[in-house]
This record gives sequence, C-alpha cells and structure tokens, in this order.
Amino acid sequence: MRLTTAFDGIEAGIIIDEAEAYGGSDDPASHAYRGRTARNASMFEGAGTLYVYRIYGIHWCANIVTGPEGEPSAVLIRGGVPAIGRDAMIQRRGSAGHLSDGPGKVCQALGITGVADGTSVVGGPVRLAAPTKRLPIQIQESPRIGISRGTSRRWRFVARNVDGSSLALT
DNA sequence: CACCTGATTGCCT
DNA sequence: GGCAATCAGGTGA
Repeated sequence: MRLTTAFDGIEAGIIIDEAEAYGGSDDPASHAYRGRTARNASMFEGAGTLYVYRIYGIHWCANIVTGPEGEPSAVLIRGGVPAIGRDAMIQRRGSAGHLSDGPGKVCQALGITGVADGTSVVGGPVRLAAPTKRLPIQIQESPRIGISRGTSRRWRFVARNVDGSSLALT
C-alpha cells in the first residue's frame, strides 16, 4: 500500500515495505495494553484512524488503526520506499539517503506530526491508498523491534522482492 | 510530585 | 557496536 501526505500544499508518498502489528489488552507491547489514556485515545477509534505519538521526546511515529471502535489495535508504519515528492522528503530530512527506512524517518520525510493524530486515512492529510500496480513480492515475518515485552510474537512484516532483496523502485 | 523508560535516530569509535 | 539526545506518559509514593 501507499502512504501519502499533503501538508502545506506539498505532496509526498511512500510505498510501505515494513510494518508491525499491535493489539490491545492482550498485547503487553502495545500502548493500549493498560487501557485508554490521553495519548493512545486514537487507538480506540475505528479502523482507518491515524494514531501518531511522540517517542523518546524527539521523533514521531505513525500507526493506522485496524480494529473496530473500542477495540484497540493498530499497525505501525516502520518503513517505505520514496515514491512521490522525493525532493520534499529530502528537504524535510536534511539529506538524500535513508529517507524513510524507519518509523521516525517516515514521519519526518512525510511531514507527519501530532497534529495528524486522530485524523482519517480516508480523505485526511495522511492517506492510505492502493498501490498503482501489484509488484511480485514476498512478505517476511519476524519478531517486533525495539520492544521489551511481547517479543515472542512475530508481528513484524517486511515486503521484499522474490529474491529476498530490499524493495526499491525501478 | 519524583522517578523511570521508551513501538528511535544518528553520531562516535 | 555503543551511546547521547530529550521529554511526556505512566507508575508509584
């Protein structure tokens, strides 16, 4: 899927190639594990809601809510391949390399901040859209990264070419 | 109210 | 491979 943004009249977008799933009260690694708080309120909204939070006091991370209202679950967008608005992404990131290979980098490159928290990915400033064409890929599953609880779940998903190489636009 | 830690990144050796 | 940056949410007294 593509993740596109339109902030200040600037369009940018990536092809998502890395993501992680997070649940609710059954998932100790989830922000919603201990119930609803001011920060994770968006996770309790309906599917298609954007959940944006600040991490380490520095970076933003973006999730797309997947469950019905009241049942928190979301997918963290961990990485993607720059597809449109590459120049804008380079300007926001400050350099040309590693534009969107990490959750914090994805948000910085696409201009996603806390102001987009709670918005819909259908018709909002941040949108989830179908790919323009379906590429031959495989999905690799592995444990989630950067967490200290719930590590046994293999809920990290990385899209790769059929030969195992990283996705890249050709 | 004090303390701790994190769904990360980038620079240093 | 190691570690600092930087701060709000969450926890416990």
